[in-house]
Amino acid sequence: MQIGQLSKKTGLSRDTIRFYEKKGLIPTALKQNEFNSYKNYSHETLEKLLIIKKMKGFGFTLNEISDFLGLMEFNTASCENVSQKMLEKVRLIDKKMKELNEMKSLIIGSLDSCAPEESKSTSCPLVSVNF
Amino acid sequence: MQIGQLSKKTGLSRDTIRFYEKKGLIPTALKQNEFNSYKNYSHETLEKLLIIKKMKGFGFTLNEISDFLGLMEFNTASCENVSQKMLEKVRLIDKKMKELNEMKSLIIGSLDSCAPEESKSTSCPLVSVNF
DNA sequence: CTTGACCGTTGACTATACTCCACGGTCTAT
DNA sequence: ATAGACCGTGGAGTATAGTCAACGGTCAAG
Repeated sequence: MQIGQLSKKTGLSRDTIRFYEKKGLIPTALKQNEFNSYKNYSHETLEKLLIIKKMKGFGFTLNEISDFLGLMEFNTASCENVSQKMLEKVRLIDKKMKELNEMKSLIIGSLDSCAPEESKSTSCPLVSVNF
Repeated sequence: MQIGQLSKKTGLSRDTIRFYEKKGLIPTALKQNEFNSYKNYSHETLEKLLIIKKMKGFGFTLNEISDFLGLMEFNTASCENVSQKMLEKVRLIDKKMKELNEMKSLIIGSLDSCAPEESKSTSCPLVSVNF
């Protein structure tokens, strides 16, 4: 099928599909016929794009999704391998949440040197330098 | 003082300081004298850079830090205003953590359709398309 | 005078995930 | 024949937060 149909079936723009093609996430399609240079995308490419959308919905980056597609390509997309990558992402998310929590704690802890109820002064200790 | 000294006192590279100057986080310094075009940074600029470092340590972006510096510039850096912006960042962090939690839940929920213990198949339902 | 370090400026580059534009070609309905 | 939509390609742009290189000038110690 042509890129316009692919776009309709996947909900991705033509430019996005071309971008993914360029990035190697989907195979470069072959020319449709000798009269023009239109590409003919396969049903397998359609399936890959739907998987890409699904994984993006889970929060995976395109590089991470590329790893999944690599598993499929080498016939190693077993539930064991796939779940392992999923759990790896969960660990990354956990790590990010921990970092955010630490940030939050630092900010809330820093508010100890604040006195919001006092009348307005123009020099909160948080934005002044203590020597 | 010259940019080299500023760099030493703040721990920021010369390029970083010039980058902040260009972004308007610190004022453009005046020429030191008529014999060269070296800049002369003020002690106030040193203080601003230390505050920038402090806020970056809390996880604020340069745009958010610019807001703090704006408060100082307009003499409105009261504890009320500053703590308000700090708490605003805490809310952003909370929102991000919620999004990450949802991502995590989606991923873990999706593992329901996985059967990692089964013998290796090459087609985990998570990376195949259900029509 | 020479050398090494300093200074200033401008532009390019890094990664991410697209989006848009310009240009030229093709297709199809009217 | 024409117009509007489609197609392909290459390049530029978006924001973030710097980092690096190239080029030319200045400073100070030896």
